[in-house]
Amino acid sequence: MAHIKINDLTSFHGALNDPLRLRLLRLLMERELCVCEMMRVLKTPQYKVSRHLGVLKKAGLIRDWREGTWIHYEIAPAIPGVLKESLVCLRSLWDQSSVIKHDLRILGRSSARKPGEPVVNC
Amino acid sequence: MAHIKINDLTSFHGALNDPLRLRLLRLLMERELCVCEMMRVLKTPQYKVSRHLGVLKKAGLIRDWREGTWIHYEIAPAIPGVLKESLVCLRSLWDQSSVIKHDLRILGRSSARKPGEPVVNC
DNA sequence: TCTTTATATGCGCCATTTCGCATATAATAG
DNA sequence: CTATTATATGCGAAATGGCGCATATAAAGA
Repeated sequence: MAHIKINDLTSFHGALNDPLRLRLLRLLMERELCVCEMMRVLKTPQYKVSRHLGVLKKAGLIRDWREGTWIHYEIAPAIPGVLKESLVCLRSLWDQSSVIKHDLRILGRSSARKPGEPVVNC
Repeated sequence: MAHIKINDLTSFHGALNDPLRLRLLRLLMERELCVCEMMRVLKTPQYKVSRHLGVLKKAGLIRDWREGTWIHYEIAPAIPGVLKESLVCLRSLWDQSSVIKHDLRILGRSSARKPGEPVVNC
């Protein structure tokens, strides 16, 4: 069980301190997504999505990998247990927000590409 | 069950986005405290403690009342259930930090004045 | 190689936040 | 009324953070 530094806590709470980042993280708690999908769901310019994903990544909350020209993001599998539990708890809080609810509805309508399936649209 | 606006979420996470505020809030999760006690425990100038308590108060997380020249602070009793649960969850996370652990040890050594008891020191 | 698609980032600008000092306020004691 | 104790706050400077544009990078396709 590793120590957590007060700076890690600050960067954690800092990462959650922006509406767009909150929404991005919440989407990623549903499933792995590529940047262009998040752009579409949140109707947000590419440079914003990339920038804010960068902050979440730097805080260690998400990780990414490349597949062709796409970059996929997902919740970092290696985050400590206490942190994961906190996120699950916070999810219940966030889900009371109508903006978050709306985002999830839009995400639900957008089709998930299954692994190996050819890239269709973006 | 009231809706929570995305702005409330932002102000919540914003309130937690500062090391000193985190430490203050954590102390108040132990027990009601007056400003001068928090100054002593956290070894922090008065204006900083007051300012940051003001932010926590504005976010609706704590409330205060006067007793003589002292101002007491405590966790707001009226905060919504989901929020309270989130705080309890986050407490486990924060408590892994050695800074927080240290603060709590110092607080434990400082004597709590019981209600009605005369004010002794500060 | 040239183009297109997907994503990241350097940079300057503006808004927000924090700091530290000084001062204001409020209650109490003398 | 004056002094003291406890706390809050106005203000300017410094630091931080997000925005938007433009551009860089990287892979794939023609």
